[in-house]
Amino acid sequence: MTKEHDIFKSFLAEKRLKLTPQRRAILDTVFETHRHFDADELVEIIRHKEKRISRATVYRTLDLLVKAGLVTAMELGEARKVYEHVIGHKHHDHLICMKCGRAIEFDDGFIELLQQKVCDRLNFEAQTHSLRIFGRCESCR
Amino acid sequence: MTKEHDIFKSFLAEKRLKLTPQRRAILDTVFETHRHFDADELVEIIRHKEKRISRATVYRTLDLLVKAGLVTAMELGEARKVYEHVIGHKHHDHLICMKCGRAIEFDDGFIELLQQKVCDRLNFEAQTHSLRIFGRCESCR
DNA sequence: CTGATCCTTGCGACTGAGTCTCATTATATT
DNA sequence: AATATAATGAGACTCAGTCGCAAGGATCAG
Repeated sequence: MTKEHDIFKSFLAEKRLKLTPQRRAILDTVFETHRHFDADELVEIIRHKEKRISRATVYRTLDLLVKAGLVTAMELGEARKVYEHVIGHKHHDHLICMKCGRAIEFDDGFIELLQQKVCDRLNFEAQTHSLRIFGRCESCR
Repeated sequence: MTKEHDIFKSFLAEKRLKLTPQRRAILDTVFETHRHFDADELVEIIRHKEKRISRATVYRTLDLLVKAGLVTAMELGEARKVYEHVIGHKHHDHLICMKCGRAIEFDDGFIELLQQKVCDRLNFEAQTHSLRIFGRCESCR
């Protein structure tokens, strides 16, 4: 049993929700996929594997996974929300190329620290943040 | 003639576009409004003032104003994009309260500087950025 | 075992922000 | 003033995401 299974199971138990085959399939697929994906891509992946699944269930379960802290949701500039799993992927922010659409991950502890200082100064309790820098990537500039 | 009129006029002239009464009304209203607003709010404000205007024209003109650098568009967590005019409003980022929805503006030159350093390091040409910190504001925590 | 309760699913209808089409009208240019 | 080109409004359309609901499980009490 993987770590993410344990976490999801306790999360569900705590809320008196059930671990169904659909939810397990979604969890597994999310953790097998090591890149950004959107909800409908996830539907397609699961359908091509084996199982029938409805879009509604995928959307509902992604919400649960976000609430459980196993998945993060982002808007990378396109219309659709994209998701990625959290375990094994440290927090990061994005440089987004407005020409080719590429999203480059970066992580800067100092920026995070300064963000925390801003919050302290304004008596704001930070929970999450999203920092996106839009521009031109190396190959498009 | 205000500064924003001049800028918008030259922007339009350069692109061989025309300054119509509708565009003027939108520009004026945007610069009279000293808070965030969304496209449909803007439609309502203009309609309650005097003029007939269509949603399509407002959406189209807001895009132009953004391209002209007179207006910025943001997603503050809700479904709708919100806008604000730029002149007289320095760049800032937001703390967004997930309980009451309030958006608190802040500005930290040091964070901006570090962002620039990240971009330099990765050979990325930054054009704009969006930093949003989600959590609980002073009165909701 | 039986029934009551409650959660989940899939389907398709629905929502709502934003975009597009197109016939008509207005602006800028010569 | 004539011409060329752009803009407008109305409503149809798109598309991601949500919702309602009937049917299908689990789970628990007795």
